[in-house]
Amino acid sequence: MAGQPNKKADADISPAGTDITDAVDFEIIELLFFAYRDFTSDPDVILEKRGFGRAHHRVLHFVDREPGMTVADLLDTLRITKQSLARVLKQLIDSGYIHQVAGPEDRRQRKLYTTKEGKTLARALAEPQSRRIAEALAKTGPGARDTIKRFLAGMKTAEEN
Amino acid sequence: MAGQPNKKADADISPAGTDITDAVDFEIIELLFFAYRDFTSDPDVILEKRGFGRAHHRVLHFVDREPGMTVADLLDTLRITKQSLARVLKQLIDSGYIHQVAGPEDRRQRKLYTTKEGKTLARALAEPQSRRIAEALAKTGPGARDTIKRFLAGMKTAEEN
DNA sequence: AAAAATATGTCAACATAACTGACATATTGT
DNA sequence: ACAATATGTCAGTTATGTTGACATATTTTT
Repeated sequence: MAGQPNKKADADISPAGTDITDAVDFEIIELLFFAYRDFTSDPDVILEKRGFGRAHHRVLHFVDREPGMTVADLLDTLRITKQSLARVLKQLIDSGYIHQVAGPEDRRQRKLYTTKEGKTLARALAEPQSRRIAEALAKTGPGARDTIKRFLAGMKTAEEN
Repeated sequence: MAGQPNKKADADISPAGTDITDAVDFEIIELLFFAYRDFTSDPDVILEKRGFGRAHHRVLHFVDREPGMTVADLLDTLRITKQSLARVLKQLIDSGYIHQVAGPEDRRQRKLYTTKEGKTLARALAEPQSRRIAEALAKTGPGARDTIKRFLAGMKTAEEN
């Protein structure tokens, strides 16, 4: 567990011109794993009470964040298949957390909105995650938020469009 | 420093003493989702060729990083059940990527090590992830790495021990 | 108007990776 | 001897993803 610039050092020391661009960043890879593991486990207690899983959480979150988004939008955001989405979306609709409205211009579309209950649940799920983030940012120091935002945005694969 | 106190501002503006500690950080929550979604998809191509999944990747990664760790250590790290681990671990052992050695002091233990092939695979899987991190850090600016490290460490639930 | 394309929904079968519960074996500690 | 521990394994279940095929309504193109 002792902090170490060992990996970089190893690469520099490597005999002759063996490997120069070596130095794999295992440290951040691992920190990301732990951070995300614990971050996603926060809402599990609340979800379980309602018989939902993380898939439901993700759908509810994005519909809540972008009211009126279509099924196609959601598929593109979550990167799952229509059939995978259908199951959890149907459950959320049947449970009264999300409702659909036919698109005003294109009536083939189903625009998605959270109901009042949906908004409440989305908020409740986000709360412990938000608290965790706030605490981590506070411990990191002032100005951290902007750096984190830029880093995380940079980790996302750029969209082609 | 000059981030955006928008959400905080909204909360401050809220009528009467409605919500003060409100301000849920949807923005970072979402950025984390996209960052992790794309980060974990990097090694998928390599894994698929060998008939492995992300579960195998995680096991291989940690055994490679901490040679000699026991099954119990691994269970604690991954936060999955013994039966879940057994399946993927067995496959990695049978495929010759990981080997076991009875503990020298406590012979009930199975100390885990990556084989030569295991090390090679672990490195190959980490490489695209490491590259993504390096690019994101470069875009974020100098000094970002330390801030990111501290933030991610702060996101992890503290261990009791 | 007819044909093609698009957005969504749905059926069926299957894969992966998690879960619970129970029990077996070898080894260590009391 | 007995209890506790570390690991392995059997059997069944659940959550969430997959592919492929096809139906329906609607919009766009020809």
